[in-house]
Amino acid sequence: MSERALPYRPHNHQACVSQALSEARSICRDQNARLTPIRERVLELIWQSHKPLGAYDILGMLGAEGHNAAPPTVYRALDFLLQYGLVHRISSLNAFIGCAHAGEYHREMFLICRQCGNVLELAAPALSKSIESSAKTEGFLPEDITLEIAGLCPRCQGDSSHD
Amino acid sequence: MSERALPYRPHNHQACVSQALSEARSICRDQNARLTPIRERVLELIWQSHKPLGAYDILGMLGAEGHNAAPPTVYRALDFLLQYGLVHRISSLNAFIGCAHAGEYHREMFLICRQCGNVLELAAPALSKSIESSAKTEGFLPEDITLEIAGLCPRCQGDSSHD
DNA sequence: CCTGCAAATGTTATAATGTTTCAAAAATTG
DNA sequence: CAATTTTTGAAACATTATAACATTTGCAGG
Repeated sequence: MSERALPYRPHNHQACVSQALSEARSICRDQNARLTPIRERVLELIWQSHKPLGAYDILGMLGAEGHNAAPPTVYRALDFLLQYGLVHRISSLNAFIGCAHAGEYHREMFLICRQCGNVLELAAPALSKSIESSAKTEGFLPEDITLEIAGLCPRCQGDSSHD
Repeated sequence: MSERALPYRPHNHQACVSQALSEARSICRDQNARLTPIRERVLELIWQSHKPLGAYDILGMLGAEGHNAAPPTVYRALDFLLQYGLVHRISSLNAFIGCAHAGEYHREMFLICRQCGNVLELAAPALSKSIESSAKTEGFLPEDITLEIAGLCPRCQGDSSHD
């Protein structure tokens, strides 16, 4: 995959969203999954925000653009996107974020800035391996690993006001 | 600290609860924190279950024993217990569990069996260190680390019915 | 084409989880 | 014991998520 901008660094965000959508379309095509207009729109909204978005945030945005949806519509779209690895759910925030590594096998690991709210998805296969092996040492068979690290991102350290 | 039984192994559960309560009392005494009757009762209920308990489960149990509490009562007790490290919150379950290492500095890491629901708190300082250093490699300052590993515990592997 | 099935969406209601606010009671301090 | 702080009670409300059932859409086989 091509290099990807960090959320807390300036970058061409529209291009970043487009790329994510185009990858998503390709992933769905390959798996005969239907990326319907609603699903695609939800994915786009999530990517546009680049910060975790709650289901009801999405619901509000859809409402604002005239699509008066009910909660199940959004949750169903999110379930679909989760199922195909296009978004992740961040339990500690009850929110959703675009997957930066869609299509690649990986464990979910997030760096969540408590100041600016940005989230970086960490790709660290070696770390995943140590986590798995720690579990196995206890005789435990790990299936779903979620690591959520809250703290301060580079930009927010020693600095007190970023959105 | 003395050795502690694994939740999925037979053990004298009442003794295990008593020990946890007695440790909790001692920790609170040392810090001039008031382990009031409600707080202690909530902690006891959580330990007795030995599986993660939702706030409304606790509320129901209190109700069943005649203490007709409202949600804030439970959430306040939980906040207190969290603050003093006597319980942990498991985000992926919206539930709470007794801390097996109260009083010791540690990161929170859980092995959650999807079959029997038991949760083991993993103490693996070396793993904590690697997680921290992975975050720091990205320039991120880690504060709160939560690792939740869902899968199958030893007892539930190759076996299909445990509570 | 069109018919019938499966997948997706719409709609209403409701469940589950968590918080705000203000008042009363209990404990602690001086 | 009076003043203050902490804790608890109680009611209402906010947020997050799901259940249940009706309707529509897309698509495969006749």
